[in-house]
Amino acid sequence: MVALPKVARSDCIVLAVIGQSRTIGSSKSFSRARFQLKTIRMKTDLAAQAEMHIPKGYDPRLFKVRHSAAHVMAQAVVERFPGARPTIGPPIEDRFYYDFDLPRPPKEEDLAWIEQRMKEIIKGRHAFSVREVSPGEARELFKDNPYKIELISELVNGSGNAQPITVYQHDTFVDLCRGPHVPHTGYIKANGVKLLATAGAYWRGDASRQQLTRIYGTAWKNRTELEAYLTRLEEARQRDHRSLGRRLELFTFSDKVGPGLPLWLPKGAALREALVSFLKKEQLRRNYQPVITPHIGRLDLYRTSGHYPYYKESQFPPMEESEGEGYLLKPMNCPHHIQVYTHRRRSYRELPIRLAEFGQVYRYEQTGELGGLTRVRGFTVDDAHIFCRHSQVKAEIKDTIDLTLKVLSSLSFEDYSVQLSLRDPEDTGKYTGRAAVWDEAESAIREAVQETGLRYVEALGEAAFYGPKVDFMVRDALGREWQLGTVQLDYNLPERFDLSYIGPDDQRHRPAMIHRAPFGSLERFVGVLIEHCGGAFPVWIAPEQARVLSISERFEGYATSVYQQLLSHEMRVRLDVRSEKVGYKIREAQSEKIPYMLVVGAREADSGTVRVRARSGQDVGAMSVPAFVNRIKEESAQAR
RNA sequence: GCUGGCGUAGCUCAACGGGCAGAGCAGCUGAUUUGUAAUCAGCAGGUUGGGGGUUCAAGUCCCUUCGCCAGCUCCA
Repeated sequence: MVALPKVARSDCIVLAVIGQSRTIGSSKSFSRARFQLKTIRMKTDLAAQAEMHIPKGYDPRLFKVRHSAAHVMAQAVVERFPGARPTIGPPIEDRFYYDFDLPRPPKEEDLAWIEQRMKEIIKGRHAFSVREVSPGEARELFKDNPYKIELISELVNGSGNAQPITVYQHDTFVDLCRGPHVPHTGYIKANGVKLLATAGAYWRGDASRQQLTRIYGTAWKNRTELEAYLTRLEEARQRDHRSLGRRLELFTFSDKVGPGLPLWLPKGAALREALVSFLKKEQLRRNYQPVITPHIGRLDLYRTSGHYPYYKESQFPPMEESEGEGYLLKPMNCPHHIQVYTHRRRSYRELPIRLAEFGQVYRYEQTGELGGLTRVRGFTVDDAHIFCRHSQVKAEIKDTIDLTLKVLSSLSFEDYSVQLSLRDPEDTGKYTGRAAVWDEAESAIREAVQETGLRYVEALGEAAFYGPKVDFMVRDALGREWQLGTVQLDYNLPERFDLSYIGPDDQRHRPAMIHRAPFGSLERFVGVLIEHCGGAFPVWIAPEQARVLSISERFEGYATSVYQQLLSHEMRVRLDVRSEKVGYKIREAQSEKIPYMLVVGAREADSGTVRVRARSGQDVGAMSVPAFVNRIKEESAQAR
């Protein structure tokens, strides 16, 4: 396992900032500040920590170059905006940024000017010099910049021992900074630098504080590498599930229905169905019991569970019948499943009880959060709740992790990370239940994960309000990391709902509860899956598995009979007997990423075969229809 | 929710500084009867996201609203 070392600031550097939107650790002190990106810190001995999740293509030299480029950008920004106050500006994966308090938002021409000015500064080959300064001198240097003053104060008072304060200077620009930097600005290459975007960012990642202007840029060894990077970005955009989803007619959104409420088109629905039936079979084998529950429930139910008070702001407003009484669109399935559990007395003999449902839930996500299928307001959780004895917890968790891994491997997700999400030790108010119960839950789930042998990181402050969890994270086309599968251990909801079972001692006992969802949200999973395979789905989930293409209208009869045979084998297949050339039909099928094209003409009609062309362009040859059906069945079985 | 940007035909995108809204693909009709990534011709397609304003004149400028995008914050 990889723990995040808690090290003193003096012997650590910001190594890597990966993805965005999630934070490891919860402390708001400078050494573990909640910058906007996930920050992993480590000792300067890189080799010793080689197992750390280091972004692909990480290059310590470029890291320094980007850090220095951020300083150069800051100089240019200050020249352009005399009132500007620089705050922090670290390198991140592939890029760098710097946050400023600016007198006005920058326009495009400002950015062009800044970029141009950066190139001049770079060509000036100004040396980076470092020196240690006293707190008093530091305060004097940055007396006009309250942000730097705040940082200095924390360096002085931070975590007991005073830290040395260093400032770096190149040309006219002096910055509070721990380094390291390149020897002089010439090490940054003028033709490898480009400004990318601006964005708002809160000071110290705190929404209650000043909002700053962030400028993103990137820096590479030369123009070729810069252009390669920009090409990569462009290719990623091509793979974006939002454009593929539209082009392949998988899903759509309608203003008339509402933002974040996806409409699944027939092909997208077929894809989902394939995923769902796959998981249903797996769950049957593992003795899960499907249940079906309604989309709404009384407000009181969610008061008891805690979801209503905890997440009031991010729920659709309740349907109130009278003051405080009424119904809520369910934001979670667990309270309903708990009612299934409690519909009668439970004996220890029937535990574990595993209740599964593909339950649709609704959450009023903030407008700025919505995007494609990865963050929506109405979605389907492949939810199950396992009610078991405490002694069964570990085995159950291991089984749910096993199932989650099965799901990921069946869809060839190999590049995922595992996160054990624990309480925030400094903000216990966010959680329900007693500390002792949490301690037990956290150590139980940690032991279970450790026994699976998975590599994982622990993330403080990422637990659910009712318990710790194991999250499986996968990156999207743009490198953003998303939580898909999740396994959550919960000792608190059984408490809140006063759940019990009768033990062998004829006494009432409290069961433990495990919430788990291997896909997580079907919507998000499909979104990430589309990007993962670029829309070229494996045949067992492909919305259209094969298309029958006739050479000319003369073979419409034969083509139709082939098509009907395939239909009778429950294949997802379509027929194209238009009066077009085969080349045209193939091109169309190819761009729709259909796994197999079955060409039929005179030869095939005579011999009762189909000519099989794979999506790869490969000519698979002629075969009978039953042979083709077998081939697909075998390929599908093998894939999962 | 916040900061910034963007909304033109089903899709991708044009329309100099305010001066008659256009193209390709898709669609429809017809011709063609095709052997592994685009056959030809014709037709149709729009209240330039909605509302308001400035102007002789608004896709273009201003206000407002809805939506989308990037980032921040949040994420049961």
